[in-house]
Amino acid sequence: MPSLCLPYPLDLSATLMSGQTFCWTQDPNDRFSGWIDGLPLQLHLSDDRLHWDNPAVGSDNILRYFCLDLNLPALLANRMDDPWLSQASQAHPGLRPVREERWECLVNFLCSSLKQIVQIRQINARLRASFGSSGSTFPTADVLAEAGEKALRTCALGYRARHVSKTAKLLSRNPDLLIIPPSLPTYLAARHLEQIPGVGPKISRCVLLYAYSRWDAFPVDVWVDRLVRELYFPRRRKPFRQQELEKWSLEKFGQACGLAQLRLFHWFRTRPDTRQRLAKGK
DNA sequence: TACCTACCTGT
DNA sequence: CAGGTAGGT
Repeated sequence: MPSLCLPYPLDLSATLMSGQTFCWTQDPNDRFSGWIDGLPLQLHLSDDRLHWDNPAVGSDNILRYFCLDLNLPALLANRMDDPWLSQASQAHPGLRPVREERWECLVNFLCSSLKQIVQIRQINARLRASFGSSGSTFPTADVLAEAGEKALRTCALGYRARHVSKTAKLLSRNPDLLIIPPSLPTYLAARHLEQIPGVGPKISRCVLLYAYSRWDAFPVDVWVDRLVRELYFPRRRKPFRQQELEKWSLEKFGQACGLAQLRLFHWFRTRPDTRQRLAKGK
């Protein structure tokens, strides 16, 4: 079984199961089954090493997927005067950004509106089972375009099927749409992605953060809005506009604000405080 | 510009 | 009711 020595701590559960990627399942022994670069594999951690069971997957694929070339603490080091970011970072030191496959990431988030993480995972699994080729690889744009909206609805996509279908057709005609020059500023990259049906400000930034390694992409959803208001603007009642928070985040956390968001978000959602209030219904 | 609503399905 | 977007006023 291949393995590699980890240059940074890696928390597989936090990284794979908390809303960046949706193709993984976790078994009771903390083994994680999923796909990297279209290849199926199972991952597990032992003795500070990461092991996987598919020899066809190389170390380079793994390193790339978990962005293990990235010195995460260094990128946010000069922002640790912020007590919340500091606390969130200490709580989950092994939470890492991933580099998801672009097309899959786009479809995942097209399916994400008004859905819980678990449900998005189910949709991902159903799309693989119904339309993926051998080994349940994630279906290509061509295949989903061919399938059509009606067939997609059988995977419990609901009204999201319309967008996925239209997007699949668009992308199958023009695959280059997902190519974005690294030199293009993130706000323009977002604008580019927002030409795709069903892609608005939230999804464009998620895709840029989780598939394009744009660390300055700052997705704003209802949770991020709640988080920022509760922690940083406790008196404020009305929700922020996406643009306001984007501007604020860049000033607050700098070019790595997306990574700050990743950490704050995960910590906020999993801390006992939030869980309690969630259980009480508010 | 700033709200308002329809859109599917599962917990 | 829920981790949004598009199309309307």
